[in-house]
Amino acid sequence: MSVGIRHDDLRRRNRAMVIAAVRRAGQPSRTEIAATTGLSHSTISAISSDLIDEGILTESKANEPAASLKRGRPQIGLALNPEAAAVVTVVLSLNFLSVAVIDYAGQVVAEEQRRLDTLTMPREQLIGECVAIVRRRLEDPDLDVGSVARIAMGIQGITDSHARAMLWSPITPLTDIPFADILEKEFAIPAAMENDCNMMAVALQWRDPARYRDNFIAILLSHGIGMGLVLKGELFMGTHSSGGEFGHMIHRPGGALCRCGRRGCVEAYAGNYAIWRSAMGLSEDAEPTDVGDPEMRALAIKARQGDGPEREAYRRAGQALGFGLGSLFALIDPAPVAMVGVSAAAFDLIEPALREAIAQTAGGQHSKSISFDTEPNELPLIREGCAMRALNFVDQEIFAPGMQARTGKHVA
Amino acid sequence: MSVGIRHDDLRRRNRAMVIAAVRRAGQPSRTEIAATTGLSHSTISAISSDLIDEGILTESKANEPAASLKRGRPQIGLALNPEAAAVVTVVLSLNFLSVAVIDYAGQVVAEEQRRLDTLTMPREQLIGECVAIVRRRLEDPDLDVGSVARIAMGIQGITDSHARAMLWSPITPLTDIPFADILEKEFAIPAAMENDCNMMAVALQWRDPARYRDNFIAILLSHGIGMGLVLKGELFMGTHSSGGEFGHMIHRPGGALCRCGRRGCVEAYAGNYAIWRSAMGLSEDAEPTDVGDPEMRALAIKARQGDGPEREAYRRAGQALGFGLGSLFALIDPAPVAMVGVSAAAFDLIEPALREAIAQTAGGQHSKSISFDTEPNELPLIREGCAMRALNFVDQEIFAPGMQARTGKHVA
DNA sequence: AGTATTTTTTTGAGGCTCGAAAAAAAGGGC
DNA sequence: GCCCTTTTTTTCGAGCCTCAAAAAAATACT
Repeated sequence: MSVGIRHDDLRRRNRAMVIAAVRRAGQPSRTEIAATTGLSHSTISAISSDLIDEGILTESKANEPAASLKRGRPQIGLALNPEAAAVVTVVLSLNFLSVAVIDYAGQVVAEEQRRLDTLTMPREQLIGECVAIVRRRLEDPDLDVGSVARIAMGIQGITDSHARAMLWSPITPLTDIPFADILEKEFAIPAAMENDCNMMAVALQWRDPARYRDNFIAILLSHGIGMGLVLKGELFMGTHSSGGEFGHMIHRPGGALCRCGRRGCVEAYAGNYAIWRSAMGLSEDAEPTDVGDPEMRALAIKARQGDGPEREAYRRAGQALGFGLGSLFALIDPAPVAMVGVSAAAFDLIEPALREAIAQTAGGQHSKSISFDTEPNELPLIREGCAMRALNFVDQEIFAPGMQARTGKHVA
Repeated sequence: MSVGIRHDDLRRRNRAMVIAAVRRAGQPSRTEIAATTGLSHSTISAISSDLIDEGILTESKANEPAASLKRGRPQIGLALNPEAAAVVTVVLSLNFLSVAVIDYAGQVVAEEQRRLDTLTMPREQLIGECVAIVRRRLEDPDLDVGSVARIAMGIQGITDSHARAMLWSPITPLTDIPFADILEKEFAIPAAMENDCNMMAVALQWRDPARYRDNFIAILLSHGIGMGLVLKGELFMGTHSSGGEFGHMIHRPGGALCRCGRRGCVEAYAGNYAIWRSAMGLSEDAEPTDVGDPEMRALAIKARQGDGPEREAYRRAGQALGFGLGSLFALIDPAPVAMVGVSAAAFDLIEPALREAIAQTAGGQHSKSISFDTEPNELPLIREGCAMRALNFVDQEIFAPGMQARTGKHVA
């Protein structure tokens, strides 16, 4: 039910807004913050004074030296205090686990990576590895453990809409692992379980806000096909699960066998295994197999060398993606698309058929104006997204909490 | 850019919230409002006192007599003052134009309907008819014209996302008619141009909030296939146009000819003309034709009588709708669906194939839990939706405006 | 050095919401 | 019939928050 706005919520929200403005802008002056938030100078002054007293922000005299040529009292840049808090990101992907500790200003202060056989690992061991790698980072004597305010874990696969559990993942036969609860209980630090493609979208929004602002799509072209969707500037998630199962939209009813067991999904034509299967001349009913990134890169090279089954496989992948995107664009209006993952490096092979297919769909009216970016490496994006997610949580929930007995307001 | 919350916004929003609570609950007491909004009694008392002074609300002593058995001071019901404002709804559909005047409490106080040949009518005449029918209602001596605060026009077809213009419609070859601007200029009353399926969704939310609250889908099965989508309790609209062109998702790449000129759209299998074409044994390439509601009803009767091309046509329609819904449910999670329009009356013929198709898609995991409602008559729904839309506009934009010099606060 | 310019802080006023207490309006019990 | 209890509504004072304007601060220009 919609609920009224309490008086104290106001300060809370405006605090969060100031923090967000500083995080976005880097080192804005109070005046800049006032301009972007629309609040008055006095309000900004009061709030930032509080935040500095609480150690959340710091004044950094060193504003851009170029600006010092201006007349008048020089602006004082406000920056996030790196020591105000820290967050931990955990990214679990196929046979690979990586952790990073990130300070409040967003700098990586420590990391650790580890190979493991996720496909065969039993439940307890997989959970154990994740907990252990976090524990090792937290036990680092250089780290002030008390300052770790959030753990964000990203995983390939479907998570629940409350960001608590992994429901299903291609990297393990295991299902329904409540990683967020497990980590929270283990370390007494608030945790979240995020979907990989959603984190990619968050990272893109952070990396290039000019291009990826209000509406855009991040598509992971890897073993499976995943999607992160941002609408009106917000991550779009399903009501129960992490959302957009773009890879499992139906491309051809009753068509090729998909890893999910159904037939005709987009992924059954555009996933790594599908491209491989098609290039090798195997049946569309052939059981999906794991194909490594080096093999896929070799396949792309072969496809570029001349017309043949390899090039045809990429063409079919492009067609499936194009019709899928076309249907998506029929529902939401066209938006910028980022292609991420190993097959994004072969996007030159995919794009022609993809554009042709889009042009045949409702979204195709603007097919020429739709632009694609490619990024072959998904892992850094996922980690960055987790970091931003976690930091935003700290910004909003820890440093601008619902009810807080704020102390020492007028320190004078 | 996200903007701070101003202090005066607070009262504005809480006013809007009180009005909304009264509109939803009928005749709530101040205590009930305080409970549902979470605001304090004193705030509610102050706001409702203002609203009564301004003639927006009225006290209606006559609370449910059943409640008078309770001890204590009896609650005073608050109701919307029907005379506080009025709105006009205009619904333009195939060969049919209807207008209604509705008071602030939501009661219809006047209406007029008119047949006209929308398909052949030239631009100026179509606009002229719409303006003229509104003018006749506004000239009604029984009506206090000054109180008309909003005109909401609903039309079958695509509108722009700002609710200003009709971009395209199946009921006329004309395109890009800025009806909202035209009506606004003509009558100096704020106007909006709404999409029919979106209004159906708004009406469903109002009629049965228990079932249609946060996430649901309204699908119009008529000449074309349209969709209204509500996510998180809000109408989902595209960034440029009115949104969900569900009917033009691709069902079979390169398949049957659609009215939109492309091939394989859901509509090319499930629209009236598609069912008719299929039942008559015509080619999938046959030019779409207009089929009247009586013919469609006759077709459904024939299909129920025995297996044959008619039944097969409905089966195919169900299959197309099922795969479309399945793809939609892959993107958003499954939600209740309302089928509206003449073919909703033949839903018994459509449902088996539809459910079978859904079960083959990603959304199919929950296919048994997905429930369908049917409503054969779309026009009342569209009008109701327009009325609610217009009234909500008055609630929020007129009676809780951004900046207002409120007068006579403490009348004592 | 003095003036101009721009940023930041301070101050006072006005509004809003909240909690507590008072007032109002019934029904119930004796 | 009168007083007490219960519940709703209003009133009142306090505490915050924001805003606008003025004051203070810091630097460039002349």
